[in-house]
Amino acid sequence: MRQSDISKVRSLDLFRDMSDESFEILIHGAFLMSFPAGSDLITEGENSDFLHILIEGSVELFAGWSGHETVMVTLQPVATFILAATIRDAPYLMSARTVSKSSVVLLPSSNVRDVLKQDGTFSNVLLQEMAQCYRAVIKNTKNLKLRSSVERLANYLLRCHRRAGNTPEFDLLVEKKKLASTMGMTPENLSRAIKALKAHGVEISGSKVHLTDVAALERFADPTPLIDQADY
Amino acid sequence: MRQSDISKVRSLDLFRDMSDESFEILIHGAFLMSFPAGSDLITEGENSDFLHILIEGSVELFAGWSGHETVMVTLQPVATFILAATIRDAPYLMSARTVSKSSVVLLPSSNVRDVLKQDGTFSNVLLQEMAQCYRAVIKNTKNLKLRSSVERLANYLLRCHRRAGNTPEFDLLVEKKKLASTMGMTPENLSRAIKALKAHGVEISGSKVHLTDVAALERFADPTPLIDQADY
DNA sequence: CGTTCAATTGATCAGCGTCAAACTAGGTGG
DNA sequence: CCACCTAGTTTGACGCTGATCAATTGAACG
Repeated sequence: MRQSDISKVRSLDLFRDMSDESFEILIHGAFLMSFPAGSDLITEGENSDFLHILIEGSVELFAGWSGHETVMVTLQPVATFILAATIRDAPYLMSARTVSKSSVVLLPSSNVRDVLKQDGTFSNVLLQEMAQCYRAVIKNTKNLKLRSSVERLANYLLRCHRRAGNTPEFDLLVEKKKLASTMGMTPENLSRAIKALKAHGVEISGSKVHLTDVAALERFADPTPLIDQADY
Repeated sequence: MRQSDISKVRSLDLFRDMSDESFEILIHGAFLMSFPAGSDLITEGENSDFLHILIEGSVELFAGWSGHETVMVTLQPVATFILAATIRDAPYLMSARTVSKSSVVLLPSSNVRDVLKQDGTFSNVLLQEMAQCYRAVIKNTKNLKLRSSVERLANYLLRCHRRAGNTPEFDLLVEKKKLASTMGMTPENLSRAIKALKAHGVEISGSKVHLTDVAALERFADPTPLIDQADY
């Protein structure tokens, strides 16, 4: 790894506060790799040799069973993935592939576990990260179990809206096929859900979203921070 | 808290390996409480004042939205709950109530956070715990998104079967209404799913389960450790 | 300009939820 | 100890949500 890349990693939230000594151990034998869109990074069931950190691009985590698969989440930089597998030295529960051209840092899992043994600060940083991931998955489960597909879409759009700075117009950053899978529906159904939301001030053509009546959409979607707010 | 109770807590996996000093901090101001069945312990959205540890009985975590609720998981001793909320000092994402008469230890959340700051070993223990919880939720999401309700039931029964020591006869330890909610279906649908599994060697009357053809059930259920194995 | 794949649309169907009613079991009080 | 009451469970009929299949349109890219 080049020195400039190492510095970049060093400055990430996860590693900023750790000692130089710990960081040395961590970074030894690490890679920075670039992948084109659609590259398989890991496959569920494999052993976790490396902790992955997405620096640039985007990566989707997905899982399969009995012939079909579902997108679990799509990550944007900066994000770790397979942290839990690394911590527990257990097989991956999800597969990962790049959605767009991406840069990923690979830290040997054993390095992570070595540093954990001797650096309580690092343990706490990862503990915070892990707890946040846990809460994200819980929110996702609530979303899946408590809402219909149209309601899920409505709330998803509101989240995008908010993340885009409350502008009424913004872009979908995932393709609809993937979006459908993420939200637990088929592409066809997503199309129909979009139509259904016209009645609540939603216009979508291509990846362009235009919310003509945010208040109406909110009335319909009934968002709650206990499901829809990322940092809560 | 009585000394005998304190010793009991001390001997739990989570606390066994920590220093006396750290444990002192942790246990100060802690409670051991008993609750009858059906007691509300916490409500989603509230702030996490106490880390809960289920010592005896059973507790269900559930969540609601827009008038309906769903059971997220049912805990058996010994289990922590609301660990993530405690760690992040954030509001509960789930509510909790006792399903049967239960004993629960309540550790002030601030104690937990204090000890984390100074005891790296404890951080690592909680990190392991947290990572395991995370993986459990991921498995649950895969179960929900990738399987039909009958398939979920089939795999659930196989898990019970295995946990009961591979005997062909065992008891359901949750009532069917709750079980249905946990698996993301209605009680009516669960009844029909049970019927559907007769063709695969499943007989259920009341809470008594009899698997007459485990091999057939496994052929149908197609279980995988990446969803169905607890410690994986 | 054609190829390819995503997105949409329509028709159909299966899974699952809803509603209502009958049945059962467990617990309570007489 | 029994009768009753309440709540869980089951069954049937029905309807809605969402999946599937097939065909078309649309858009991106070489």
